[in-house]
Amino acid sequence: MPNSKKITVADIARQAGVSVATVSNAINNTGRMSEQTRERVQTAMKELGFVRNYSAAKLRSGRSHLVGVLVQDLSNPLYSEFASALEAELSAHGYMPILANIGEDLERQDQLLGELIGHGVAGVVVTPVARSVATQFDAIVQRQLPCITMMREVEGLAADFIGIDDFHGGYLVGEHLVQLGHHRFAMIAGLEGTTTARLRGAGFLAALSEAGIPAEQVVSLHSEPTREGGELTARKLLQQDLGFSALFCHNDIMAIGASVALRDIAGIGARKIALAGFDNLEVSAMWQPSLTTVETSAQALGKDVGALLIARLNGETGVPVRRRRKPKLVVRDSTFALREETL
Amino acid sequence: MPNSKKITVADIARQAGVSVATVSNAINNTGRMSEQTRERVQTAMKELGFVRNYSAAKLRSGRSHLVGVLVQDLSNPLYSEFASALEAELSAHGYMPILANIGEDLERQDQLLGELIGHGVAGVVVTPVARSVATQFDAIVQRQLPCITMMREVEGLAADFIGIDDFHGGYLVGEHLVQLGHHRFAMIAGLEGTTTARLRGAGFLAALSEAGIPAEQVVSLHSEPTREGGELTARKLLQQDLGFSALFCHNDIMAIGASVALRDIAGIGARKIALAGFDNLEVSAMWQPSLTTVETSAQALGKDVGALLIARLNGETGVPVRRRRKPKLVVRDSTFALREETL
DNA sequence: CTGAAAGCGCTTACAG
DNA sequence: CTGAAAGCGCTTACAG
Repeated sequence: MPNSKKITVADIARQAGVSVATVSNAINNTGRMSEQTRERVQTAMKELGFVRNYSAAKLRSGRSHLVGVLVQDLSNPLYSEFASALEAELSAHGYMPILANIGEDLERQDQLLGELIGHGVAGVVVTPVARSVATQFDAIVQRQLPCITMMREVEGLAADFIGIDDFHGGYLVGEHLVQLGHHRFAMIAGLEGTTTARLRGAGFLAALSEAGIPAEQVVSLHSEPTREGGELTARKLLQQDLGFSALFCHNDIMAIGASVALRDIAGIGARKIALAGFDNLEVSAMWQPSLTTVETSAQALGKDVGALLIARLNGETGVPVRRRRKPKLVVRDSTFALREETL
Repeated sequence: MPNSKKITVADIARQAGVSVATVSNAINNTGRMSEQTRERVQTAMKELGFVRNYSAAKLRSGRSHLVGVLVQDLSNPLYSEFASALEAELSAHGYMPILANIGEDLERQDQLLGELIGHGVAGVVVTPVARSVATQFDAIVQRQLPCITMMREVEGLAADFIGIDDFHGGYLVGEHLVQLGHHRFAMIAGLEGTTTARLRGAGFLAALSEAGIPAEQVVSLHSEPTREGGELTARKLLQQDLGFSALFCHNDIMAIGASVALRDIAGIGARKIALAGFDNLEVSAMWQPSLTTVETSAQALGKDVGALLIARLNGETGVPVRRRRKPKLVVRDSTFALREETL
């Protein structure tokens, strides 16, 4: 049983019969050192139950093994799957994430970024809140901390960005629904002021426009990107009897919410309105009816972001990355050809 | 625009015309200080863009604003909802979580606990991995770090525990199914060696036993507590044509997996087998058929655990808490009375 | 409140 | 490799 007194590098040095410099080198794999010496140090650390003090190391060296991860809302499966994959990637390289939900609060984002700097994180991953501006990241940029923005792009910000080709994804949905014969559409868009909402909506409308359906003919409402938001907004749309036969939702949890509204209000006729989402959550494949959607792959995003961050932490410089993965349409039961009698 | 040089308390002291001791006191709200002085310091911090260095503070004071949170798997909604609620609670009191997935790896748990100590966390929240033993927490206990175990209990560990009355939950499900007239049962239990799996199973069997159905007559298989595990194990059970009319799954994601297997194999007869889960995830209410389950309330657990941890961090000592929230049964469409023709 | 100084536990030159 | 020492940026006594 290790002694409960605090064990320092000096104790290890004494026990192993080496200098503290050597102990430090052994811990950090720096400098050359005989295998034998390294082992003596390792043994001493085990025997005494040494736990390295990252705070002290950080203070002196400036290097940190912590990374800040700010997501919009961890209870959205998209973000928890993302965070999970990212954590695995970081963990494999000796980093741990400090994680927090930003919500949709600009001030909280400022405050959290400050806290992360205070904790001395080596880098930052963030899903920027709607209406973020580049200056909010000044403190990060000045300190030259690796910073990866995810999903939502911040204009003018000199940071890496990894996301989805939202426009293309929206376009695929529009194209698909048009091909199925639909010509009256509704859209539940995401939060105003986010690039994701703007681009998905624009892509969707572009596809319709190519088919001769002008944007003005598409009923469109913004909504919180939550299940409740989707359900509530779908109810509003349905109550107005607007005669649309196809509904595009900004993401899957909103679509799932909308689907509940469709069931309730349209009853057995729920299948009369074609429904598509965005993200392809795990649950979307199993939903009844299984949901047509666009593959975002939070897992793949997490791996991508993790790999890029690790590269940056290893000193890989270069111009900021701006990468939008091309998404694929996943066609399932929730979309179907228009039959005239459904109108 | 703040200067990019690093700003220290000494700089603030100079700017505000006070001593560094006063700056420190202002930051930490310690000692008495005129409101005027406090404001002068605050102003100076704003002007110079001061960001406090938690590493230095931790090194000197031993106090930390980080908390370690180890969950089994963040991509399980139970844990992401828990983590989300816990984060909100911690954040409101100036703490941030370092978060990691343990998975089901005993060694990784050891390693992660060590890392957290190294990072100087003020306390720890952990969902212990199956087969955890108390000695694995020695390093935590010796350092007298507040430690809250969640969901799964570790025998002989002098740490707080907050979970569910798993036995009672399992019992409620058994009782409910018996009342519906079922007499042939199957169970997909959770991971072997966890208290949750053992207690939920025992409670379920106890209820059946009271109705005169001995445990030997209940087909029971263990499974990974994942959606895939649930689906796979349900397939195994269904292929054997064991004639059960009711299936109890260790948790909702397993039940959802099982539900998919029921749809596939039993086809339109999926409703012939009553299905119950445990946790009441958000998705369970919306599932088709909506899932009968036991209310775990990850959110409430997160709030509970957060509040207890904050209390401990504020120095509230006393014997370890051992709290099991009494869960409620949520009856929905997936369970129904046995009709003899379904056999 | 001030002011000067010690010290938390590391890492990092630096001379040998 | 060793050994002795400085210093990262705080907090904390301590004398005034």
